[in-house]
Amino acid sequence: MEIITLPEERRELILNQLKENGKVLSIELSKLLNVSEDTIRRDLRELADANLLRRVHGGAMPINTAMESFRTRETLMVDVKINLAKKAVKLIKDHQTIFFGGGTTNLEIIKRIPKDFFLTIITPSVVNAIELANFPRIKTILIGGELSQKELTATGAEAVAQLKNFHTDLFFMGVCSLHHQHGITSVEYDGVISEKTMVENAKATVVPVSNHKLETISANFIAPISAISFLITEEDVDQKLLQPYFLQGIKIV
Amino acid sequence: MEIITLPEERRELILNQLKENGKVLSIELSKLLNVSEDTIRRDLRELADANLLRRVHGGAMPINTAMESFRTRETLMVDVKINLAKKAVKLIKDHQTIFFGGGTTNLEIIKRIPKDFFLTIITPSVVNAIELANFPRIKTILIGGELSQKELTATGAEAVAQLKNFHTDLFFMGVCSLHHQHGITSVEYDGVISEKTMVENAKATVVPVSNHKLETISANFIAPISAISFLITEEDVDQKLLQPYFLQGIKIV
DNA sequence: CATAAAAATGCATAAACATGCAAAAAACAG
DNA sequence: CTGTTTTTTGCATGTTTATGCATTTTTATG
Repeated sequence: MEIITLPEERRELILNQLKENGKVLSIELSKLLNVSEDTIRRDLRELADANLLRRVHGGAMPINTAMESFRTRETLMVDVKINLAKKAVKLIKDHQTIFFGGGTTNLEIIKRIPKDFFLTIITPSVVNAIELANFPRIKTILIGGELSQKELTATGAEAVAQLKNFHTDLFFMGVCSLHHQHGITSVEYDGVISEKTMVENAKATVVPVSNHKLETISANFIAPISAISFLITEEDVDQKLLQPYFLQGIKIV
Repeated sequence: MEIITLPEERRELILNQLKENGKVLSIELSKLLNVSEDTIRRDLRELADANLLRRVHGGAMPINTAMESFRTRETLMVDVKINLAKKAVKLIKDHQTIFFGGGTTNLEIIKRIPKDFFLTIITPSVVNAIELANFPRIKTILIGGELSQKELTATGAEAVAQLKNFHTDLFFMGVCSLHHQHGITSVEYDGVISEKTMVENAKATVVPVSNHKLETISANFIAPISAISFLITEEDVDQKLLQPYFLQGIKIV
């Protein structure tokens, strides 16, 4: 652990931990930051007074802002998504240009981008955009269009037209179903054409997928399995299910 | 260590250190620059007064990032803004098409739109967009472009090009300075051209303005006073100041 | 209700800070 | 160049802040 000298720095790190993990424990922070639990508790008290977190017995939890409520709309699976995000973020290299689709997993990935990376990120998701505003070294291109109220993402012909102007190194696809025969499919109709466009215009497509989305099919076709470059899965995934993907040359993380 | 002779030179070096390391410690700077900690502290105080860094116990840290600064602005003058918003929202009629610029006052207006109105709203502000997602009867068109980290708004040529596609009934302008001679001006350079475009393409422009912004001038010209259709002011505004606006046929609320 | 963990409170200590002052350095006027 | 003024700097002083420890109170949980 890097040595923290400034109290303020420590408090910021607590907020980062909170953002990344969705919760913090006093005792763990104490060990992580090499200070007593009393100090941590005092920090938490201050941060709570400043309305930056919510104190709970044992640690602290995030405040429910409009945005956070979007994120925790499905509090289910949040741990899984965080783990997928931690793996996915490692595929990002400095100075790349990247598409980010919508979805909560992508938001978790963005939160974990190293603060010192210079990147250009193109996204139709307003939630992603707000998060990206915290990265001074990232240039964000917001894609416009008709707003999907459910996904908080720009959609429609206008969005597609704008996306076509960009060619990127990576595309992080939002949530979707995967099937070794029927390919990548999505529940949402809005945005499918946008996702197609991003697949076409990115050198590599990354798909983070939780176990229960593997080998399922949804209504709207996006792309064949072969379009995937990297598949991010959970640790305990059934290896047999992954065989067909592996055979098509997809890198599995 | 290179020998520093000019105090100003030393301050610049402090800022460089801050940029490089993300923090500076008084005691380390003292050793590095061969001056007493008192001198360093005086430097830090000056730099903080000039809004170039944030003093913390033990040293200094960079100024807050985007969302935080937006949040702190959100809490500034909140009562005034809410009152302006309450008046402004009455100008909205059912089934209109409306431009909304950035700024916290516009966010307050949006929150107060009657839930049963059918509207089409075009905005380059991601914060507005998120709020608008709560209105099932409002169709939101998000304007894309390069994201201004400070304003959380799409800017640049792309944003302007998209705005030109729309002609609306109303335009709610974001925060700006007003002067009866020098017209509407803004501190931010980003977004000025967007605002010009919206003024041109809206049948009516609404400007909510707090007392302390009346009869002030900022760097970037947006439009002459005559472009305003409705001026929303506080209750206790000096009526004499409003004379020139009134004489130009602007409706004052 | 009993027990253990977590939190609050009071206190002591050391570091960081503000303030006033005087010496040194720099800028300036004649 | 000389004397004056202003700025900069370091030091001594008292004050505030940060932190850990001991003690008491509260909370969680079986």
